[in-house]
Amino acid sequence: MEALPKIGPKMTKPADPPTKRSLPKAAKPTPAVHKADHASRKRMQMTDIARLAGVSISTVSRALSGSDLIPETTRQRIAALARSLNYQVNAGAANLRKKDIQTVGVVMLSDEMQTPSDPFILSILGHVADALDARGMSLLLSRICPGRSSQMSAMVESGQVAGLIVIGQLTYHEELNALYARGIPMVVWGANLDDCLYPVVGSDNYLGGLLAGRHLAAQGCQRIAFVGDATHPETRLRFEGYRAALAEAALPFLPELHLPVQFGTTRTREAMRQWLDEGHRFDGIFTISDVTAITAMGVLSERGIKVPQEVKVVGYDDVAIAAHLHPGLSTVRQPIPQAGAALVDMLMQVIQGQRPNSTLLLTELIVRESSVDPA
Amino acid sequence: MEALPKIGPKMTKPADPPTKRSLPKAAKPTPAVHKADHASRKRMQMTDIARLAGVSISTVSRALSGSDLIPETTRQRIAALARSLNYQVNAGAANLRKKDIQTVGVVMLSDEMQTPSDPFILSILGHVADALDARGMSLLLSRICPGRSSQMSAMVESGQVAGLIVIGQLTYHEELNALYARGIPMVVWGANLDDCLYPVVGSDNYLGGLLAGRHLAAQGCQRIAFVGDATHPETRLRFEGYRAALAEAALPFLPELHLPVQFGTTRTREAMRQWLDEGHRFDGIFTISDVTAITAMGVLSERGIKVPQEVKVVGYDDVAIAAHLHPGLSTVRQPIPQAGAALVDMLMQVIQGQRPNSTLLLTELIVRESSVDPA
DNA sequence: CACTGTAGTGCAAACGTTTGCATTAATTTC
DNA sequence: GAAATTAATGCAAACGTTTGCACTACAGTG
Repeated sequence: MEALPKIGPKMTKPADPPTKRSLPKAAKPTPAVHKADHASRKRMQMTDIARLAGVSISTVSRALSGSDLIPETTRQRIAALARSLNYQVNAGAANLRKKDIQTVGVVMLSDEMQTPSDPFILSILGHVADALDARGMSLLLSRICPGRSSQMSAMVESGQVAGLIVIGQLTYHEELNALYARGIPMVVWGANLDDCLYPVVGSDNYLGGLLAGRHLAAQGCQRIAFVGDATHPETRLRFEGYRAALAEAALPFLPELHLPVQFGTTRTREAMRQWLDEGHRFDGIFTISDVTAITAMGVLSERGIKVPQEVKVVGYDDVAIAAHLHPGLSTVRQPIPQAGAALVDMLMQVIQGQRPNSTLLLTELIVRESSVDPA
Repeated sequence: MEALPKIGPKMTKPADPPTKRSLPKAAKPTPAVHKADHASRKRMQMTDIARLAGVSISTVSRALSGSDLIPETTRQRIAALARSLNYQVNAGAANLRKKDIQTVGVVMLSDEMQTPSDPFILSILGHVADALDARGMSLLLSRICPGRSSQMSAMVESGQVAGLIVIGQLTYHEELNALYARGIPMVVWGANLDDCLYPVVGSDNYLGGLLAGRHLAAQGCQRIAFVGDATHPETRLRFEGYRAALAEAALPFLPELHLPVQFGTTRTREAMRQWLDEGHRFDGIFTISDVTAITAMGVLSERGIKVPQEVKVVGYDDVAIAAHLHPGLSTVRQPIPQAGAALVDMLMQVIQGQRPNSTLLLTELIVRESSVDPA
């Protein structure tokens, strides 16, 4: 434990480090330039730049926004000055005047109080962020709990965001329809229901279920279980695809092989264990998500049931780790980067008053070891 | 494939659904109230409410902000009116006038171009979102690539956010120090370096590494490998803890058992395979993260190496799935919910001009099956 | 009854930009 | 060399709020 190098493990610092004081909440500190006062420091504004550049504020505004009314040389000069002073035009004031809001709201709907932790959901978020970034737009993130759906419209109505990207349709369909009808520009990740007013992007859930089911049947599975709650629009379609595949293969649907466990790993695990205790016979599992599949495989392994030799498993999503497990998880891929891009593209259209068609993303089965007999 | 129920898998809609038209980008549509036009609809504003309520705009403003200058009855009346018209005060205009910004920026730093996909990082984000939510604040999310760190200060200087929560210190230490010195209010998730000006919250990485190493040694491991790049501040401390543990147990540090693989599952996997091909002998592995551990366990399993019988594994983070694998992954827990809360709390302090001490979160070893011999 | 409070209310000046229009200076054109 | 054009610039009015201050009316006080 000796030999601690430059970096030390103890963090709580002696009350007052070399850097100057900062009284609990005292009066304005003297404007010492480099002394990091983080409270109300008077911010630079356009007037200051104008004065320093010896021009009017209009000229500064135009120069910084790249208007060609301003000759290149002055434009450069002003830009340089602004940069050297770390000046940034006040975003609020700017879009109070010109009316285009460069921010969109991303809303993560959730069933339960707990924050969503499914890596799939979170990686959609990441790609939405990138797609927005590429357009120079910002992302206002908001988690919304059941019942508080008015928070969604509030974001738009208060002029904070130009529109909404909603992730996780779940049981909110009616509310979303109502919001869209009220003129809230939005796009939803989910399934395209029949009476959907709002545009949707999602994978072809029915096809996904179908592909998974067909594949398991083709591998010789006779008793294929379905693990996961099938009441939400997306998962319901997956379930229906699965049943269609059973029908195609002339396999009966066995209700006792449908394990309608909610999202959430802990419950999945308990439910799986209990279900196994009940002694059902099965030789294939199609799960609602990769996380569920991983949990399921964990329980199987716990019980000494071999994947894929005794039971073949197919998940849904193709999250990053799916490929790196052993056995590698076969799964239905939802193309996440495209999802992000499509959501953003379509929202822009909606904001411009168009009415884009819903998008069905390429949905393909990725076959890995978890679902095929070893050679 | 027949028997499609209410919900149909085909999504692309006939060009013009029952809902009224919406020309590509035509002139202002007539203000048909319920017809969902998502382009420039004239937004309700305070003047309107004032007129409808027969009072002045000042009164409306005060009523809606709950000033006690306005008697309860009128306040109620105005609030009801506003609600029934879906009116929300324009956030931009409001905080142009009063100066408190109710938004904080969350910056996810990344080494590579690709979006961060580590579930641990993303779940910190989730909990930060919750903590902000609890204070009624909004979260502006931004991914920042190497070299574009001026985007960070821009968020503050343009008045979009009151401060920054930076996730992923990585190699940005100097830049972060510079920003903080320049007066940008911020808090960082990471390790507390010696010359850290900015406040940090993070786990006790040194202790974490120490606990993991001690544990493996106590399980009888003689040759304990360290998998993961140890050049970033956090991981470096973990590495040092691990080495300290080796020293304590009088085990030699074997450089060939240090596998400095970068974050990113694909590379981890390849590196692990190649490393195994080199035929090193080892009986324990401590990895830099759970994702790395999972990948490593996948490769071990691929090669028929049994965990924990032949090799014991300890990860870092305690992500949600860690508990649900089989064998369950032993790991050093970083308490994510507390992390979110601490980051937010401390940022508020910084914004108010205080200088909070860095926070070291409770860091504990969670022992599961991957690191102990079965009974 | 005049006088001071006080409870409601409204006027108008911020807040920091953008931008239509007017102005000036410099250049071209006949 | 004057008129007409063009290139730069600046003035001032928005944008939708909040809030200090002034105002009214009405109650309480001596």
